[in-house]
Amino acid sequence: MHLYCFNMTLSEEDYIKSIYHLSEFNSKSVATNAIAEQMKTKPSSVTDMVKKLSEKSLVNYKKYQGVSLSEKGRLVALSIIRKHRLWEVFLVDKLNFSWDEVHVVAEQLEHIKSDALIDKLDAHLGYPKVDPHGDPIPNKDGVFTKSIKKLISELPVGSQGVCVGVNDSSAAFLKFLDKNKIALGDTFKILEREDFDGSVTISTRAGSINISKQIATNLFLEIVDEE
Amino acid sequence: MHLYCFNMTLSEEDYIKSIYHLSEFNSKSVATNAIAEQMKTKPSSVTDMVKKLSEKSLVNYKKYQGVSLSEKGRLVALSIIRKHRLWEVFLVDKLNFSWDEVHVVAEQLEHIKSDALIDKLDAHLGYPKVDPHGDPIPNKDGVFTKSIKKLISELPVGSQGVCVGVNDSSAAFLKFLDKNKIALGDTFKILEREDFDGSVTISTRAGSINISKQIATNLFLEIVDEE
DNA sequence: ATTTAATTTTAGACAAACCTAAATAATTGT
DNA sequence: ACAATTATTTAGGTTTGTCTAAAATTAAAT
Ligand SMILES: [Mn+2]
Ligand SMILES: [Mn+2]
Ligand SMILES: [Mn+2]
Ligand SMILES: [Mn+2]
Repeated sequence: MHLYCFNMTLSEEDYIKSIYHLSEFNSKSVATNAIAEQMKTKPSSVTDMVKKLSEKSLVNYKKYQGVSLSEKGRLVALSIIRKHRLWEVFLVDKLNFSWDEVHVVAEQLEHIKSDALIDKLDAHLGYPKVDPHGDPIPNKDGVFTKSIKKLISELPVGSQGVCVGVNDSSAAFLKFLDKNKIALGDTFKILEREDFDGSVTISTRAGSINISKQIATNLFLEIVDEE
Repeated sequence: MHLYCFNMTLSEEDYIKSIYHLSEFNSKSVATNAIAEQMKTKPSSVTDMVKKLSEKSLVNYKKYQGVSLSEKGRLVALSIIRKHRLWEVFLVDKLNFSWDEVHVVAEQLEHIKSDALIDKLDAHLGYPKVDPHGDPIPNKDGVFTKSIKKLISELPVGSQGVCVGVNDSSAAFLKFLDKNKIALGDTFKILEREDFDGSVTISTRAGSINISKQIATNLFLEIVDEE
């Protein structure tokens, strides 16, 4: 697989990644305009590139019918995503970046071409399974455990996951999270839910705390499916 | 200074770095052909690029008169070299690469654009002063201490010193050194020089070995004792 | 079922970075 | 000094990835 990646340009890699993300959840073919919007380019440019990727058997493409990744293309996408997420872990864990600063830098680092580098980085980081945003990191062969992002209010008691985002990004809410030692990347377990007010007891590293229904409807957990 | 770096292409950065290295020791203007050879491109391509760099005030250029870096260009070069060498330290110290493997990877990493990244990397590495090949790492402002090192080929018989750097950082050369158990930090003494081929016999911890003139012109010693 | 609107593709052009071949300037040898 | 050699630049062309404007196709509305 790595053989195919080596003669890919930065632009080709970005298109492949874009197509992957656009078809990540709805597995239909992706529209030209959708790619153009994501890539911040024009539909005509997308058509040109898609033809080229089709030529290289990285995508399935028929005029006016949209585009989808081939198996080869999917593996290329996953190898780029692997690199992106490993670099994000590095930036947060080793260089003390905060979770919201790493994406733009990782967008550059993901294009560095060296299998040895990525293998050694993976080892250096202790073979992490998820990135700082709770997204799963594919292994060398593109295999990863699918994860689902859900609000705490929507999850059953017993669920466990990594806190990956907020619905309400107001300063007041973020301050509340800080005060209760809740940070993105923390792992929580839902211990109990009160029927009468919808409040939820969750376990954190610091201990267990009770959060109101309003809080529970504003915190996303990334559930790591272990099977 | 960093302001100017941001709209530079990868290719422009490589040319600037190339011109810097070609005028590092002989501070005269650099020839078009010399750049072409270093960049593995054609003289006509160099002329095109040099015009563009001149337009951007990164080099001083007059037709047929060669080219030299402007102060602005010199600072750009040093910021790239800083990044290159910091990444090399990272690869060796943190990821356990060997010193002969890091150059090619650093050639890619040096182009990543993020001041925060390089500052945090510098801190993470403990503000190293030299890279794995003994070359000095410029600080944020392009200041660095020029080391007082000499090539074995330029030293008289009887000289003794610590191996602190290489002139040729090609993987082939560094591999040769490894094979002969020559590493940075080792102490050598120059025992004998053959007039007819310029080869030199040096004593190492492992014993005494004879190195060719070509090797002798590529190994730097920091002199301890000169007789 | 047509007409209208939105989407997608084609045609033609442009900038960046490279090339070959030819012209021009600088250097060298005698 | 002047011819020969070498170095450098110009002219014209290619590839990659982008663009605008116009044509073709598909989808939506009446
Ligand atoms: Mn990201
Ligand atoms: Mn991420
Ligand atoms: Mn190097
Ligand atoms: Mn180095």
